[in-house]
Amino acid sequence: MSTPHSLWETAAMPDAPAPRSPAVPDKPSLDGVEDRWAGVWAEQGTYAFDRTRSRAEVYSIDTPPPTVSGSLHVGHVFSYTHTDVVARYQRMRGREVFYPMGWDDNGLPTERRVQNYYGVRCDPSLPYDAGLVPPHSGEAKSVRAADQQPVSRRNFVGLCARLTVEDEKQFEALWRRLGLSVDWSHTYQTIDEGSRAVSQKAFLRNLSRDEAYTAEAPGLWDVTFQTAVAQAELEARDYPGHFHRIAFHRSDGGGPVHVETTRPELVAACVALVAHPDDERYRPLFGTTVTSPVFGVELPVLAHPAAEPDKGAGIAMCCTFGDLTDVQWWRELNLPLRSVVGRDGRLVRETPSWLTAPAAAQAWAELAGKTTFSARAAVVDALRATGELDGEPVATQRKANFFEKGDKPLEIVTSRQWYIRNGGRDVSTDGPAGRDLRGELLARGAELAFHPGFMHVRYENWVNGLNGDWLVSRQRFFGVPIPVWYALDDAGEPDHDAPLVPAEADLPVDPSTDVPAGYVEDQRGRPRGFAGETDVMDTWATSSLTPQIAGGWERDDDLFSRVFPMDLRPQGQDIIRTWLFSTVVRSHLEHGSLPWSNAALSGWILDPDRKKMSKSKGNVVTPLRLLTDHGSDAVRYWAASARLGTDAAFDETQMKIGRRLAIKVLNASKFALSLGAADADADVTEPLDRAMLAGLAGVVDRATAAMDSYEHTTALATTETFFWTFCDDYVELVKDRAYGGHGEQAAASAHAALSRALDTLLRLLAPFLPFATEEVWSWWREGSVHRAAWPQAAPLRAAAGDGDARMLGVVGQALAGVRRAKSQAKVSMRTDVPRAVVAAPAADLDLLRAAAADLRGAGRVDDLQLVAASHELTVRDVELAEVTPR
RNA sequence: GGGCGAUUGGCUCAGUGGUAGAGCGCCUCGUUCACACCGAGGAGGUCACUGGUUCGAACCCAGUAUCGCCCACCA
Repeated sequence: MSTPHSLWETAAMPDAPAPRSPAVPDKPSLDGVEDRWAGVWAEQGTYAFDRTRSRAEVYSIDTPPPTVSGSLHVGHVFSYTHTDVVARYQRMRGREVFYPMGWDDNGLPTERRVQNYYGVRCDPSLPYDAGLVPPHSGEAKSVRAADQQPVSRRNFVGLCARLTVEDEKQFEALWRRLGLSVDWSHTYQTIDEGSRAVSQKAFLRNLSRDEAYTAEAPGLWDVTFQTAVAQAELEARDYPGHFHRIAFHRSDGGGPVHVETTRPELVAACVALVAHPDDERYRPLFGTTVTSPVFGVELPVLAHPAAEPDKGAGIAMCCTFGDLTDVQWWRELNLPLRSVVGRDGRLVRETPSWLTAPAAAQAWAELAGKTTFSARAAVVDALRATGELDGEPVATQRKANFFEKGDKPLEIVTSRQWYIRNGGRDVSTDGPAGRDLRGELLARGAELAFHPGFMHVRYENWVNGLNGDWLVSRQRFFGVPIPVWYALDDAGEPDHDAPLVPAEADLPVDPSTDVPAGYVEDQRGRPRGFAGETDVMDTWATSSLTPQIAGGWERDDDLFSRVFPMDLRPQGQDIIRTWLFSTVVRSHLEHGSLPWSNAALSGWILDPDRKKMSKSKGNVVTPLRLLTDHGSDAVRYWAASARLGTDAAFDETQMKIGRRLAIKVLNASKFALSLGAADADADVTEPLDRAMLAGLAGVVDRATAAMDSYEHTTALATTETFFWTFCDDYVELVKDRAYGGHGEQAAASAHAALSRALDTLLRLLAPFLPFATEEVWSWWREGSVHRAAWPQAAPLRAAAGDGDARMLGVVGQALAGVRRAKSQAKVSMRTDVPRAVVAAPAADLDLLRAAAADLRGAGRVDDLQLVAASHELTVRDVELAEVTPR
């Protein structure tokens, strides 16, 4: 028997020093770790926010509130994991992490769900009914509007709370299982009383500073939801249409003027023809008039530079309103307003006053009350009948603006709306004299650290492309009411210029049921009385205040001063133009600062076929199923493997790798502890041990730098790579020695090194694999690894002394060479090697010599010969012992 | 039309000036001795293309192509 083999035998000797904590299980397992540790963390308040800490000690996170009326999908798990990794890292760095959770139950998705679930609809004109029993209760696909029972807004909000509380429980359970280190005592709902108060208070502050105002103007309108829509909610979609070439008639008796239009139903709304001032074809017509086909209305032909000669016929109908260019012409050319499309998307029933010719009135009778779609066909028939349609309509694919949640193209209608200034209007006309709000907001964007940095460009693109102030009023019933009333004059007309506002102490209010100061309910709607504003605010008008809502603005000044401005806003890249931007606007206006210093943008989850993960697929692959199948650490590993801002493939094999890593952490830790890691405070004296710790110190440096730059993938990859080397090479190399085969002091050195390495690796991995690391931590350490300090390189370097970090790699290479020889000879790795030769450059030879005993032990090499070579390290002449037949 | 990002082995991705990397998959072998939810070893790539800068380019510059996304585009 060779010496190495007898060394091996030594390891198994009963009196070998193998101190094992009784807490280490014989067969470590991930089964049940999620429930067990989530329970312990909740019980011990591991993630409770200590609100006595100063702002400088706090790291605060403006968590995105998920929409509770939907279901959580894989994308949520992905991006929320990114945030949690940051939270856990900052906590270990010693920051007190403020990590609240909100639920978004304000807005259309919840409104629809409450309607269908309870069979009700919100009617703010109704009084509150304390004893309301909804018609039914349970999931329903949809309940016809006629079958919905109208209820007061307060009742509706109450039902919303009742419904969403169940969703919130499920969401919370999922988040706990995923291991989010949220402080669950800090939660909010975007429609709850506190949020409504914050939302209204911020609005009133805007109003008092002339940052919010009301105005009557043409704007985009959704005919399905019958509400105005903001620029940020637009979506351009392909929409099939036809070019119609139609004839206008010159008043001077000249030939027809042909115009191409995709919206012939708006001929009656036409107020002028417009061509480019330099367009030779139409220059002679400028200043003359034409009459419209079918309706015979006399219209001017005008010049405007926004007309594009190469579009259509080069001369356009300006209608009030077909598109935003029409609005521009209407404004700049001082044209009359001739609206024909009502708020319901149908042509008005009354014959418009400008259609004076009897034939025109007759033609209108065919159109009155029709949808724009049907009216189009009717107008085309009329044009065909009068011979004013030139040729047949030609199919075209055009782009039309849609409300992102709507399915009909938006119309432009004139209405009174509320706006908050966001720099979207011309500087010269924008608010308080001379204020360059757009410039200020661009400066805020430059001040904000975007992760990844290129996301900043999207912010700039958006701000530079704004074409109007932020429209915040919505003609909906569910939402946070705009908190104003209007005094009515003798004729019962409201005074919109001097709205009546509530006292801040009375917030939240509902103007449809509450009464302004100095009035009584009897005066509602009466001359010299008052009228409550019926509009509600855009959901973003509330969501843009999540830092204030979560941080206790004006409710808990002490808390607010410790968390605001916050450190981090994590969110999706798709809502930079909405959530991120609007939050910056509100904070800039109210606080004169950014709402947070960092914005972390997560990417999309893509199907294997590289398409954005669809809702339907998201429902098939439920987060819970993933957590059940693979374990939370494994799913987190997959999520954490994707960089911020980068789309990631939905890839369950990546989760399997994560699971393997988590299991390896358990097994390797158990083994390291059995080798003596648990009871070691000796000096690290052996060269290989010192080398390993020197390498680990470098890992700590790199991982820390990466985490500080919000590059968690680099930190994970660096740690993971080292961890596998630690397991596969280092632990194998020191096994014999740790068991005592090379003497007591050599063993003690191994124990100390194993102890420090394990301790450090668990900390480095804790943000990514919170369950496996906590499990191991509990075997031999006090408290939670998640409240332990992030490792530092300096103590490791001190322990490593003169250790050369390259040594582990070089020795590992030699060990791999011996393994390769065994593998190629198709023999067991435990085959004894009477003799082997390692040829290496002089520098490597020194390293090999210092660790020769460890290498011989791990390779089971008896006679290890080290010879000089000029090039890379090679292992040759490996003699293999006879394999003893079993 | 403007902009941003991507393009590296079959797959998923690292790698930002100095001899092409990892994991998965694949192939071979091993394993009652921490780990079969395992281990060891191996094969596999002219780094999308074209030009330029440089002693040297996956990396820097210019351009092209393809893919994804954002914005604009309703006559």
